[in-house]
Amino acid sequence: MARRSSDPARVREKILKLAMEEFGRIGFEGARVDRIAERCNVSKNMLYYYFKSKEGLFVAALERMYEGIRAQQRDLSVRASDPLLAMEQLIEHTFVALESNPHAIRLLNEENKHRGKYIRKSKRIRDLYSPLVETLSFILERGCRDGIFRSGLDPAVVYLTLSSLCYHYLSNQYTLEIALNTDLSSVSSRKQWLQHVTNIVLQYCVADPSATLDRKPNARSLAASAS
Amino acid sequence: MARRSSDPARVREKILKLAMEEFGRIGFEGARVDRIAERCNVSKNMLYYYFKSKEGLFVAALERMYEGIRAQQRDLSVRASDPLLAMEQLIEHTFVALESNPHAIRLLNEENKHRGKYIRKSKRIRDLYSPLVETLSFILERGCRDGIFRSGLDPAVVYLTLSSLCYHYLSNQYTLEIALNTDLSSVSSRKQWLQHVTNIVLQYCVADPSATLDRKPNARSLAASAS
Amino acid sequence: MARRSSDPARVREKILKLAMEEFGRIGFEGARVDRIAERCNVSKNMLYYYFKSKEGLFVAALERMYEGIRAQQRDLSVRASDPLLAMEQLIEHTFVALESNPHAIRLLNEENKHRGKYIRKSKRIRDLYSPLVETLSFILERGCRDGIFRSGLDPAVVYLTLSSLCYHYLSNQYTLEIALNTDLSSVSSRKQWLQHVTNIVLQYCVADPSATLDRKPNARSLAASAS
Amino acid sequence: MARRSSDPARVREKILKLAMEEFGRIGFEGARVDRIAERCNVSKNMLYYYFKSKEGLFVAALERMYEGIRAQQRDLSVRASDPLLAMEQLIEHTFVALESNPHAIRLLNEENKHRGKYIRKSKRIRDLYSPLVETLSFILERGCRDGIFRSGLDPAVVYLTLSSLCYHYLSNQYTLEIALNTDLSSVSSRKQWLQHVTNIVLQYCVADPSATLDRKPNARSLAASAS
DNA sequence: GATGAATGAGATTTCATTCAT
DNA sequence: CATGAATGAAATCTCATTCAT
Repeated sequence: MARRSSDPARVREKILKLAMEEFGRIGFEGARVDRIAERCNVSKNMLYYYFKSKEGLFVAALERMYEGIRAQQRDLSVRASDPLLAMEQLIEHTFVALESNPHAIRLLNEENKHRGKYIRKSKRIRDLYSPLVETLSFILERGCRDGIFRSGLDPAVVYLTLSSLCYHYLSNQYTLEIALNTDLSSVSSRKQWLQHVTNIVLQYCVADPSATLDRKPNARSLAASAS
Repeated sequence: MARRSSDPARVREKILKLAMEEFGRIGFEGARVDRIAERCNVSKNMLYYYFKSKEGLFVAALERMYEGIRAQQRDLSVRASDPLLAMEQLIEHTFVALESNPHAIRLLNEENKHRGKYIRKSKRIRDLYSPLVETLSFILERGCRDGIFRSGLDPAVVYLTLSSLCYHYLSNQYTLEIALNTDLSSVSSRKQWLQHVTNIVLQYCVADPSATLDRKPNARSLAASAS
Repeated sequence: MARRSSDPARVREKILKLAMEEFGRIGFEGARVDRIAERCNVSKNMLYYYFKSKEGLFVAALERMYEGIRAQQRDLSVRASDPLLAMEQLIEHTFVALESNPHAIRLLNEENKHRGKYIRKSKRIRDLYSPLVETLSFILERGCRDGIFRSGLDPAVVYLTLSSLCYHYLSNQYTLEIALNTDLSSVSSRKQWLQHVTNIVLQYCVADPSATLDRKPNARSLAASAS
Repeated sequence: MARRSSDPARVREKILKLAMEEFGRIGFEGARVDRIAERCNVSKNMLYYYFKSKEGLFVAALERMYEGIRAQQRDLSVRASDPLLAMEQLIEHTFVALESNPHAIRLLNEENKHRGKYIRKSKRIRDLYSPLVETLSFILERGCRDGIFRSGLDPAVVYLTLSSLCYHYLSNQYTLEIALNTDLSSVSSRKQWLQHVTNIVLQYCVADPSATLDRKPNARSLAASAS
């Protein structure tokens, strides 16, 4: 006589998916518990039963989002033998992960808007970050040992650099498009930007900068590609 | 008597200032018209008298914020004779402007969350952008003519690069601090980051990269400086 | 416990009853959702829970009023064998229905003020009208076949005539009383007016007008009767 | 240095005109002082200066409307020698006056909604009614003396009859159109209805009803004329 | 686990009216 | 006469949350 077979785990997952969508689209304050419930075809009480409160649901959605992003990066064979290739792959994966999870960016912005209030409560999220930095450290060390990367590179600085370049382009797309009067959403624009980011980061990392500069043709003009 | 103290223009300005603060702090949806009114010592309906609606107030606050940022950059003598110096100043001004206007970042994020919905309506805002790109083009051209910068640099790409690096560090401070387990708010961290950004951008622009690489000691470790 | 006393259907009905009263008394614009809620001993948001909006409540109240009026006319055995009697009964029922449902008149005026905006949306209301015209057609046809009524009578014209005479007396009571310096609310005035309406309509319908004219003594003077 | 030549009387008149329009269109409660002021290109304070309050403005608009209607009926040569003709003209003028002043009907309904609250305060309005009844009495008396009308006719009853038939058709146009599934706004429908009203009233008044019945062809079908 | 009904606090917005000049 | 600015009360509507079953 159960409403449907719907096992709890599946329901939880569906709720989280739509909560991510809602919180990402319109932020914590703008999100409506009713709307999430309605879209899940679940009664509002269920949300409260599973997640205690709107805040609880938000934190759960945040965690779920992090897990998704990390899962996407985990099966990344960045520990490949070639540090240059590994770095290229790391950058590409970062860009693609953000690009394909638009809610992630909004949720992260939301968290920063709240000055990290929720993220700080969740050990789970903190734990999800460490493998990322570890991976980057590993790559840098190996690259250094191989004489390809400079010595003394700070993984934090490298991560900040690549992360800024990947994230900002996507997160501030709309205001940037107006500022630069260009289209940042086209496939070719994004491809060129990713190439540019890769060049910039590798140029920064390599011992002898001139080595990478010519590896690939540089992204000269986004505008040109858009036409 | 008594009531008379304040002229309308001043009241308008006070409302805008606090609206920027409120919208920036908690977003459009989270912002409360009541709160803004109360903090201005103005009755709620005055906000509606001046700005028609919450949305109208938001757009006005956005415009005001842009004006503020641009005003800060306008009295910037970037058209100095030395392109390298001009570029350094442009980067520094961008970073400092964002750093000293924390509402600006949140308002811009807010706009991007709404997919540029409001900004697109305001010709005023669009107009405020153009001088920025013009200035950058001017610097790049002069640098190219002087043989210091590469030829063929796209101002859009250069702007995207420096903007990403300045903005993201500040906008995502809280999640980055947790990811990297470091403090990004200290004066020295920020100084080092600004130096790093400058290096990265100049390295990208100069004809012969090796020229700039040694200009100043590189930011080796944020963590180290924080300790 | 305690709270539990009332089932939803009963609450809905109570709200509708008081909404009819409020909308009828003071019109759509003048009606206050708060007042309706308060009189129902129901919290304001329940009205929105049940009826979505003030407009939704208005339409529901309109429908409820129509149902009431029609229900009152349905158990009317106007299909009696005698067309004259049937017509008299129809007129009397129309007058009495309007007289005993003062909200009905105001609600109908309200609808006409809004140029039929709401009524047009409600199929339910449209459907409630047809039996009325059908009944009238039936009476006229039978009367015609019996040689009592003229042939070629348009039910619409007959309905318009009797409806005007019944409705206007009640709907414009206050301005008419001042115009004519008389009292239209007394039982005897109303009785005489109903008699007058009956005479007028039957006189119009019968084949040979002289037949009805003497059936009952005519209403000579409202003023006289009021004294 | 005066804003414009605009003499006070003209301004007052303009305000009243638009106030009638607004109060008529949407009722006392729905009318907005701001809207009236705006449409007059007059500051709100002027309304208060001239009319003291919204209520004062409403009463003034009512009075103005009555004056307009009466003015239209005054230059009516109903005192013509032929009572039948006079009565026909009176009916026609009543119908046309209501038809060409749609605000009048709504304002009258508004007054009745308020149970004559405002009208009772205005001696001016009361005075405007008497000539109408006097005129009707005069016509009836002369018609009686001439042997054309019955004796003992109560002017109040006759007025109620013709007024109901003229007013209701116009005032309840929208609900009637839906009830009867017909169009009451066409010129031909209205012409036929006026003819019908005239027939009904004259038939009621004449000593020997058969005398009028054949005067003019009767309105058989509104629907037929609409097609 | 699950639901429809209910709630209380509060959000945005409106409006007649008045004040100071 | 005339105005822009201001006000306070109140109107419609929303929302996170809980209760009773």
